[in-house]
Amino acid sequence: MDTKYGMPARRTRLSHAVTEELQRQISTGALAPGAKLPTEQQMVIQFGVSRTVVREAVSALWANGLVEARQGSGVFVTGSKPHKSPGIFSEDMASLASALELFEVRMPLEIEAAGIAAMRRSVAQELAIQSALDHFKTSIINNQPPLEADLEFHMAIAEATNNHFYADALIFLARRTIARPHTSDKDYLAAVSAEHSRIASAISDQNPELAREEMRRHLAGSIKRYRVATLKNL
Amino acid sequence: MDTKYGMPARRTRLSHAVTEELQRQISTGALAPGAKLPTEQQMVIQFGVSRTVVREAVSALWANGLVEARQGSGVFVTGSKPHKSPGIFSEDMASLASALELFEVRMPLEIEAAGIAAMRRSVAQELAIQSALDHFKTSIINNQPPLEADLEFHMAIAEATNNHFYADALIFLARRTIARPHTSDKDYLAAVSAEHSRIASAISDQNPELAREEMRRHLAGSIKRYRVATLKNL
DNA sequence: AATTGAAATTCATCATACATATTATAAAAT
DNA sequence: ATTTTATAATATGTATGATGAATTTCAATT
Repeated sequence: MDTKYGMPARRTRLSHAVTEELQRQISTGALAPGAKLPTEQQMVIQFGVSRTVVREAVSALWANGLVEARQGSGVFVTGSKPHKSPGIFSEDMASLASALELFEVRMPLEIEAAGIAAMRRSVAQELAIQSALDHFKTSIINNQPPLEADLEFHMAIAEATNNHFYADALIFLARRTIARPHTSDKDYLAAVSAEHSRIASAISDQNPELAREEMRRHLAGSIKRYRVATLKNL
Repeated sequence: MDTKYGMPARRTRLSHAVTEELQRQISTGALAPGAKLPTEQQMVIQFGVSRTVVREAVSALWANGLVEARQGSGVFVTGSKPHKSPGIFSEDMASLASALELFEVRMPLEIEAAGIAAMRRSVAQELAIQSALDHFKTSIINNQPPLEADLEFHMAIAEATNNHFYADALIFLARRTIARPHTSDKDYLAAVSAEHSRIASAISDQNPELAREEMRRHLAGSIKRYRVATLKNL
């Protein structure tokens, strides 16, 4: 008989228990972003398990982008910026079709996020969005790939919803994106920058409807630009 | 000097490389859902690394819900159903506020998914939705918690979009949900079931606007019911 | 043909050792 | 005294062997 795939997995793994406990501490803020986890040895004692179990638990946290290990130094809780924690899912999406599918999912999410951000954003969050805007422009001037700045802008909006699930979902989706075809076309980048500015203005003005509309236009434009840029590279 | 949090992580970890290779094979379908991964020993030979590395890589895959290990049997690629693969993120959301935030994110996502499903669903997917509907009703009759059947329904719609990112995002968000307050209130469950039916009908009729509207109403109702049920339990 | 039960397989965990990167400390040089 | 350099201590990364627990395989028995 061939191997069947069914029946649930058995009892709890120790590593799962450790993973969940650490995840709990991170989500409750007991382990804030930037904080250093206990050393493996300390966790071995603290949880009463072997180092193998601790390391597998940390590996699970890493896969979800929650921590980042630095040899010789320690394991640290990552901030909200996903830039430096690729986790898994970095090499998906070989095809244009997948990229467009991703945009399709991002669209309703980010449109709604823009609307909510326009209603709830604090002054500090407004400034964070503005800062991301500036970074984007600086990247263009310095001829640097503006991908990080672009992500920073969208993340800043997600965080301005004051609902961390928006940012979480966006990070999750962003992880699945591989490097988009980079263009240094000034017109292209200027158009993106202008769209960003309009979104930011609508959020600053606390105009949810306009923020939604501008975000919708921006993402629709991104899709179109992405198609063109990708097809050019063939 | 105190411990600083900066500077990117160094060279590649072996476990990361193995994780990415396995992830690639899964995403390309070389390892299809239900398929059994090579045994640890085989992977040790295949990748030329230690068991430690292999196990940490598998742990990372598990954390993202991609695989499920069964002691004595093997490690299997999970299907699209997240039911039996909790991964990490199972004990979040202690508060009502978090639950409502989660609904807020699910709403735009699922409304759009319903609309797209109404446009793209295949006959098989239409039947899968209908099947989930039946499971929900059966659960009610048998006095079983209909949580799984509820998730099955929403997942069936996400899959009917023919855009796997919808299902992925939904699974990701569902992972963060802890057991909602279970009610065996027949009226409550009948109301949910009726709403499900109307959504399913709109999708069957290929009426995107109606599907969106019914999904919006359903989720809004769920939020209201969730509030009431939670407050009752205090 | 069905059941039982031992053996082989496979993941789960533990313990130990060594490698490598970082940080802390002390020595040395200026 | 301050800076530099070398050394030691610390922490993660990897490898290996051993044992436990759950599952599967398969032959023996009924």
